[in-house]
Amino acid sequence: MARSAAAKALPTARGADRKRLLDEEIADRLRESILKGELEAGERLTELSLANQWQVSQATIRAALKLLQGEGLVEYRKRRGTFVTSISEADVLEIYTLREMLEAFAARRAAQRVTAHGRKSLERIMRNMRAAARTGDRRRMLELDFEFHRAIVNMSGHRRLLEIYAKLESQTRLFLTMTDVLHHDLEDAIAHHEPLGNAILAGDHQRAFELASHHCERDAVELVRALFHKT
Amino acid sequence: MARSAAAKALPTARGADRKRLLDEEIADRLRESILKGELEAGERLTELSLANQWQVSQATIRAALKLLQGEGLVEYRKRRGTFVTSISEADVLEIYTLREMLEAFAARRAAQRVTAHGRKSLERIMRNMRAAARTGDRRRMLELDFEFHRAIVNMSGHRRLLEIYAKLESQTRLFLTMTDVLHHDLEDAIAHHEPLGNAILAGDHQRAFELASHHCERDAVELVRALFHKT
DNA sequence: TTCATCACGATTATCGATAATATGTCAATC
DNA sequence: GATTGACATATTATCGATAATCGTGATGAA
Repeated sequence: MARSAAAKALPTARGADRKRLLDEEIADRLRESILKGELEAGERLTELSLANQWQVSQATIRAALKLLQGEGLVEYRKRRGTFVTSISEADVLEIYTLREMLEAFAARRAAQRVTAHGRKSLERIMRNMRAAARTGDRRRMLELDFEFHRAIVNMSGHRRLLEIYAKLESQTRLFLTMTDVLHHDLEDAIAHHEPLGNAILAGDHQRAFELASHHCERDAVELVRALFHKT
Repeated sequence: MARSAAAKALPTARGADRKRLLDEEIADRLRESILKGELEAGERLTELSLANQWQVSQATIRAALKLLQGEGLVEYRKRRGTFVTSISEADVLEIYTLREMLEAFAARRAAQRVTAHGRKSLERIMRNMRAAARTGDRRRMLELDFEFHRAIVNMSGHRRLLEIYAKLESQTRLFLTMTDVLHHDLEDAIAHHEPLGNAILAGDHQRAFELASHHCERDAVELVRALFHKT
């Protein structure tokens, strides 16, 4: 019991010893529940019952919900409460058109400012992708897919862009983690990521821009079909 | 008997009877103070003192600050408090590169889906701009400038885009409302907005895209020079 | 039956108080 | 003189309770 050793009898330190804020802790658990699908889309989240459930005050729950609201995982209607965001086909299109634009922009900038650190992370991710393809680990591939794109946005060195992108990523997870529609062919996934990564590492910003643009568009089409037009 | 008439003596309804939430009310006042410059950039906002100042509870202040945080007008450091956002040259560049991209995207989409309603608002704004130019009202021109671009983003019919753009707009106000750097030449302002508006109304999405892109870039250069390199 | 109205129950909005923590001060030490 | 550490202080984090409000179903009139 680490920090715990001395703090054994801290009045308010419940359960495990935390360093983080309580509302972040709660937000994490809620986020997990939502992304796992334990909380269904559209489900209502009642502040007081969550407060009882986790033995924290309503204010803390409120703060946690605000956090998730900022990530676009829940929606808030005043005096009505908070609901798990449900994503429509129009939403998917919105998210992907935005991602397409942002990622293309990010890829161009990234190609223009490759750092040693950026190069290393991108290379690592691509290496891991190939490994995941070999072992046929689709869930891992999906995670690496997210990492890959986030790394590119990171390399763009644009803080606000990264913020916006992070929000889009969590919303993407909202409908991607549960379904299994992407990456049926893992080799195919590699084939669609490596060229982009290489273009960036080579500093070819024009090509990076185009590849990123097309990459996203392709995913979007595939996704919408899989999610909504499964006949 | 409506609730307003009978509710004359509502215990907690302070001042006038409100329909809006208290934290929104407070957020409005705070926003105004910040944008007017009454609260300086970097200034610390103490929850309890604001609570006393406006006779509301700390929780309400907290909620209001969260709102402003979402707009990017204040920054939050945990256990440290909330501070009025201060904008650096790098921030201005970030904001404008983002705006350039988003507005170009929005302009293209707007041109592709002009509605009667959209057409009317855009035309009204352009008419008002000409009027402002005639009367030499620079403050009004600035406001119309904001309206113009917001209208375009609105016409794009992309909810998430509008959200992101709104946030960028408030941050733009953070450094634009106080200074007076833009629109020295009002005729010039007209000359730089009308072609874009007309391209959109004509449905020329290619041209709208290019004009929006250049428009923003031009503003950015002018602004950065005026704000940071004024020698 | 159909519609409007009115209590009631559930839930959010707001409050005031207490606990926890960061920051600055000042003395003691090297 | 610089550094460290304990303490006081200011401020956020969290709590539990109360007030306001919304949705709903019951009730009664047309």
